[in-house]
Amino acid sequence: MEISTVNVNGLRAAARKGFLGWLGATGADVVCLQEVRAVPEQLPREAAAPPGWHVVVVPGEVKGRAGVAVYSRADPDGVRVGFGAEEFAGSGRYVEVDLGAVTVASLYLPSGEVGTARQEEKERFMEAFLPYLVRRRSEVEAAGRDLVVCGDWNIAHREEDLRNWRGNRRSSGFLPEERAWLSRVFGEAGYVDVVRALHPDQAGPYSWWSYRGRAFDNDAGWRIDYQVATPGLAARAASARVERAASHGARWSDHAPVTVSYS
Amino acid sequence: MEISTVNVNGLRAAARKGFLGWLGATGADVVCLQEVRAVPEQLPREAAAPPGWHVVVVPGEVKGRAGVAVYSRADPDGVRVGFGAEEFAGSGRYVEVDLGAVTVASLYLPSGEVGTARQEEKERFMEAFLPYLVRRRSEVEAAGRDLVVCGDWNIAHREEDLRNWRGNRRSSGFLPEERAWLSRVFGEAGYVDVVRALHPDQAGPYSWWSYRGRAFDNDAGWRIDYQVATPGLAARAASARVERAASHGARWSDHAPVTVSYS
DNA sequence: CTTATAAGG
DNA sequence: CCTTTTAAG
Repeated sequence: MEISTVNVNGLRAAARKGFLGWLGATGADVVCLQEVRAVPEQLPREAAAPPGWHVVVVPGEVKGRAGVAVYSRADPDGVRVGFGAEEFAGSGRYVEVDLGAVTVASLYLPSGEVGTARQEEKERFMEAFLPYLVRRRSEVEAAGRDLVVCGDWNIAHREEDLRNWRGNRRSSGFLPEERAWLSRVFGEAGYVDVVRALHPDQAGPYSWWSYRGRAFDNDAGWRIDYQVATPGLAARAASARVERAASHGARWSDHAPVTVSYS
Repeated sequence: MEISTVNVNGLRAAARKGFLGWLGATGADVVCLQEVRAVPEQLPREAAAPPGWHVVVVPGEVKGRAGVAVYSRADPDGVRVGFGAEEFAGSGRYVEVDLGAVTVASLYLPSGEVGTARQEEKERFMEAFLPYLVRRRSEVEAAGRDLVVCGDWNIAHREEDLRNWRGNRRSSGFLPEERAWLSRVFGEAGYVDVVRALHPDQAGPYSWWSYRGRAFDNDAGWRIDYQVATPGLAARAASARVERAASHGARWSDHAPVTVSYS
């Protein structure tokens, strides 16, 4: 089973610019999207109901913001929206889809800005989400199942995860408390950073490059999109890649798809 | 002397899309613009100070709205902003530039919408502008000079001036009272519709096509951009054309330049 | 720099 | 259907 995750930065714009071509060509069985930024009715038919795919779209309540989705070739056995936190119930930031013995989640963790209310919102999300992850792992493992939380976590974990880590030590997305929080996800919560586990020593592979300046051409990126799996599924990860080439020429998002093959 | 007038529908967007190429290639001596929708500081240098041109930009007070400009190869002898009406003093809708014995004005008459305050504003503008035109013709002719008011008048005069005149008899831009007002400009005020005078029998030539549907491809346009001249200058008009081809391929505005050669 | 938005056209 | 704006990212 192959799973891809990509923040499309507006599915309507991405669909116009090349996402649909990528979707048509991908060999993935499941595709998680973040920042759909549309309700299903606003999407072109080829994005809302592409032939051969089952589509779950969870828009945010605020028009044109957030929104997650899961495209799967198989018909989901179950779908759950949100993770129980009242504040984020309608925010379009989390959905779980059951596909056989694996639950695939699409997560769009809030992006923050130091010194602003948006950073506080990001922290509240993190605070509520970690205990959920802990509880959820117990549940899925007790049921003999696996969980992979795919998405834009908006945090680079280690120095290898962003090109300019020195210059970003006070930037939201690489703050010590954010990195420590991710360490708890990969530590006490018991999840595995699948791409890093397969590529322990490499810089990146980055999954996001700012549209400003020449960040993409210089590969001055951040690895903030993850597949975060329970250990049983993580052990089945055979290969992983960031589809940076999907962004070459006709770049259709500031993120690139993060794709993992599970045996 | 050749004069062009064109509503650029946002000079920043037009500059990105091909206006600068057109400006570099034109043989015109004077170019009047409407809907600049920017203050000079927001313009790229090639638009704010193109080599070989003197530029007068009159932005509107409301950010991103209206704004007229006159580009001339000769250095203007004088510049006057507005036409004396208090209400429209800072609206970025009228400027006169003296160039030798000819005064060239760039006009952006408000666009209206039937049944709304915007239609009332358009009517107030028309009511104040006609007496100004009458007085101004006396002044310039007494001084042995000429005046041509170039711009987007937002009114089609006669049935020949828009493709779908039957369907637009209740639309702002072709209302009986608007058409009658233009008849007064060309009648009692003593001005000449230069393009119509040179092409008395032809449909159009249209100068504006909606971006909606296939209006441009079907030439379903309106002739709402005029060169309205005092009779002395009008008599010197040798040829006129709408540069519809300037919009082919890389269309950089929903209007096309209206260009007249004066001997 | 790009995506949304809203109002204007 | 395009421009602008403002907010968000």
